[in-house]
Amino acid sequence: MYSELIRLYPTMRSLAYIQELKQGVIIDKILKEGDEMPRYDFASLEKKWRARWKENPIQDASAGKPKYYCLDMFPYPSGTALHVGHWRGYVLTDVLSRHKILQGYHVLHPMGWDAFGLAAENNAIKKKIHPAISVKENIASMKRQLNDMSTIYDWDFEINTTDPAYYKWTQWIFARMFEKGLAYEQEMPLNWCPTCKIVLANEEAVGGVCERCKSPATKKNLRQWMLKITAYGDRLLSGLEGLNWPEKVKKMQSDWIGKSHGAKIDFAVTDSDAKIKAFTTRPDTLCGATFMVLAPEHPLVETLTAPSEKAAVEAYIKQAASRSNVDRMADKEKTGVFIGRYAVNPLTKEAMPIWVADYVLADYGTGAIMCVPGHDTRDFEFATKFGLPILQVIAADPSKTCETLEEAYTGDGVLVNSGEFNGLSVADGKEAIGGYLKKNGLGKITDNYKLRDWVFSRQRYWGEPIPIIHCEDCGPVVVPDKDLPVMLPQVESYLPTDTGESPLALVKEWVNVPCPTCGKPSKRETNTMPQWAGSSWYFLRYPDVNCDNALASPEAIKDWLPVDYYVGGIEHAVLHLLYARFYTKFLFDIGVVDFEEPFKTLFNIGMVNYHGKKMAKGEGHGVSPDDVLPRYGCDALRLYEMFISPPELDCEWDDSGIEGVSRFLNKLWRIVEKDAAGNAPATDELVRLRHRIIHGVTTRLENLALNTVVSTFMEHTNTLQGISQAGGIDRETLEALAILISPFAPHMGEEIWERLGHKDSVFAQTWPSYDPEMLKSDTVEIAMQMNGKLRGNVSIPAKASKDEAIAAAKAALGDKLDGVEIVKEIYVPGRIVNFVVKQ
RNA sequence: GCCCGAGUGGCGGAAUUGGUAGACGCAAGGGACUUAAAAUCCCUCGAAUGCAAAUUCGUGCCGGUUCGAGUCCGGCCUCGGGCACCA
Repeated sequence: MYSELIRLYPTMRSLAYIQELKQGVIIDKILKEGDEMPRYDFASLEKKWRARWKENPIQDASAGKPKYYCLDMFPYPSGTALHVGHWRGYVLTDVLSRHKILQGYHVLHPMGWDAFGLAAENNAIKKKIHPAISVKENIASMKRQLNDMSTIYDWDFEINTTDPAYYKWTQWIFARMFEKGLAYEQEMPLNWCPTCKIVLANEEAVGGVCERCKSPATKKNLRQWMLKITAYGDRLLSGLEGLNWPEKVKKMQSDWIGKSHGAKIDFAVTDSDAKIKAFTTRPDTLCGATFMVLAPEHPLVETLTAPSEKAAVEAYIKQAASRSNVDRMADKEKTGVFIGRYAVNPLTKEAMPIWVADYVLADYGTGAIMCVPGHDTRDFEFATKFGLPILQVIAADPSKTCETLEEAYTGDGVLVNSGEFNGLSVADGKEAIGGYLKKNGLGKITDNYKLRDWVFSRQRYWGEPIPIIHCEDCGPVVVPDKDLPVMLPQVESYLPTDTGESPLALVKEWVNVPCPTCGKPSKRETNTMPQWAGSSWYFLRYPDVNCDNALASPEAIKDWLPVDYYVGGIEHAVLHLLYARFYTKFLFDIGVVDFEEPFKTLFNIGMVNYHGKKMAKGEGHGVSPDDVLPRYGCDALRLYEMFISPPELDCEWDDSGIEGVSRFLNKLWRIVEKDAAGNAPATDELVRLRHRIIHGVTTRLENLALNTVVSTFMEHTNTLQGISQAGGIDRETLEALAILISPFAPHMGEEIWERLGHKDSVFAQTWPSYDPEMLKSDTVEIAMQMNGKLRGNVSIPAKASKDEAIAAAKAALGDKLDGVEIVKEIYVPGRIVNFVVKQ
């Protein structure tokens, strides 16, 4: 009995009160009220419809339907549960997918697991459960949650990046890149904790301190696999143009690629054969270059440093290396040392002292710069501090060249103090000096990119093995396709090793294999791939997850790709989206796909904050849908996720906000309970209202103003409630409502549809259309203004002419117009009459 | 420092893109029903003045364009996010 009550009154706050009730009288009363005041019984209806959908999926894949591929970024199962912040994106694509189904599309809306990587491994280490097992557990738990939300993911299209049948193709792509020369080995400095003796990811070395033991991190040079993403820099940039993506994401990507045009100049070094190459975007200022600076890591520092300066330079380099990049960059005061050698300015032939300073970055440009203190702020600071000559070579007004500059002049102007180039504009000077350098073999005109090649190996266990075998004679040899996948061996200990090698290096029977080319005893590559490897191409696999002779069949790729609609958080604006684009372009080049851009439309879903802070997985700062669903139900949570704020903006989760949508659902439910079985006439008022509802919901849904779609439902339901109580709601209006609400509240939609006597699913229906004529009314309320100030409203016929409208307004304003002179009359049809008057 | 966003009631937000600012909802207060609670329904809810009708002010700040500005332009301020000694 009590459980029956609780079922009927799920939002009742004082369940304890019911349980305490002793007298049958009161219980009878509650039940009687229950009859008068029916509530939407979401718990049993969710159960009913979920079972029904399982038996008869809402989508039939009948031929000829246009295809639509809608995708959210797949989660990584590093924790056991998703929070309501995750749901926002999942609900969004679910709503859009259901809407597309109702528009007659065949929709692919799949889900999968990005399950390799550091987060999953660290989670496993923390819980002392092997990652293979903890990942499996986490996936099961998240999958259960997704089903509780009645999302329409088709689990026949599930992906798991840790499945050998999947990572076979992750390795296959790497093998192709290796063959094309896009994968290569290089020594790279990595974060290293000398205490824990492990390689640290940037995330684990924030502030230059090891996350585990808090001791300062250092650098350690290790051989790494690199991917030559820079070879695609230009295409990654130009490909952005045609994309239907938020402008800010395109901007972030193009900034990240950071193409700039300039000159790479060779500077001769006195008493040496060495040349220092330096890139500059300002070759026009070359005559003002008075010194050079090398990054501490620059290879020429060691060979060029004069014996007298060796000690000081070495000390400086050591100090620079011991500090994290972040610290080095945070310096307000510039530091550096002179290495005791000079380069030669190719134009002025003046000697340029060579310095080493850590404000120059080793991995941008050539790691060396020519310094023009007169026209570069940082060079100016450096020159001022160390007393280096500052020369003006650009002047806004050539007649006003001063002896000493107060600060670097970075504006436009003409060249001065530049010999034969004097008088040229900055733009012409770039051209002329660039041309001179090229002609005389002193340098070349070139583009430079901020984009760097991608460090593609990890010294960790939980990732795809890199399919390479190292042979003493043949060098690195790619594993033949027939031997893919290279299985990740099962191991007891998966902790990082103290040599900086991957734990796989300890698995001797796995490491030692014959060379595929010559048969000589060789060793497998023991580094694994980064988590990005699996997530850079997963969207290609979804349409054909069981394909075993290709990453997906050409037919499936042709049918479904590229992705029509892609949803993900702004935090992926650069890395994930750039890597996925790079992979796609590469696969286009080798003929696997016939398009270059993977995602036609991108939508950035905003973050959900809680008490002003980002909801975070591991830290227990979040709201679990598991706590919300039993109390309010799936339909209410779905609606609230959409109602809370415009989907592209960050928002704040409000625990009581969901009350509003829950009340709305109950209100709609009471109307249905009362009118579904009846046959109320479709009055003119109801017909017009129906068209207005369809119009409001449809246009707002298409504009992705989903929060206002929910408002529209609420607003009109309030009106319908009044009409229902006065007479009743006609069948056709209720049917339209059932279809319109079904993408948002699918259980409610189906139940209304069934109560109206239908045997088929609401999702087998067609999205209703509206007649624009029916949106118009006979009369219209317009505002009356005098000099732009509101002076009242008047109702006029909708078809009224300007003269009629003005006459009506004059009559309505009456004596307010006495004694004033009307200078001008303005009429905005259907909106406003404004009299410009003189008192 | 640079590049993006965003500033509207106690709160989340709306405003057909230059045309009645505050839709819809939350929270709050009052009332009806009830022995009571829950649910439901009704009313109030930007500020000031006023018995009232009404009037004035009000979309971060200052100015401008316009019959009319939350919306457009110029100059600031604040808060987010991103990049960061990028040559």
